[in-house]
Amino acid sequence: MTKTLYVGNLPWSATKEDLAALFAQHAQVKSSRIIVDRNSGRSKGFGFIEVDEEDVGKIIDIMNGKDMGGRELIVNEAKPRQVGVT
DNA sequence: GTTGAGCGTT
Repeated sequence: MTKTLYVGNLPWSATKEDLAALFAQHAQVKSSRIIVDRNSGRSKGFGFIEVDEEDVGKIIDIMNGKDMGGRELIVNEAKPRQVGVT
């Protein structure tokens, strides 16, 4: 099972590969996704990443507040994207 | 060629 993580405070130059590489060092990264402005194509400065459920708790503890390009990363569990329709 | 709070495109 995988869980989605919210990653914020990213540098403008950060890519999904950068997140995947950083997170893959301490967790099993299933996939990563940087949120880029769909109107301009520029990075919004944050993204999401999917890691193994057993690594979610520790990857947050490790990567949250970590320095990336001079900025402090923000790692947290992401909100569900499509839920609530019952 | 810029910018900086927050939760994602189908």
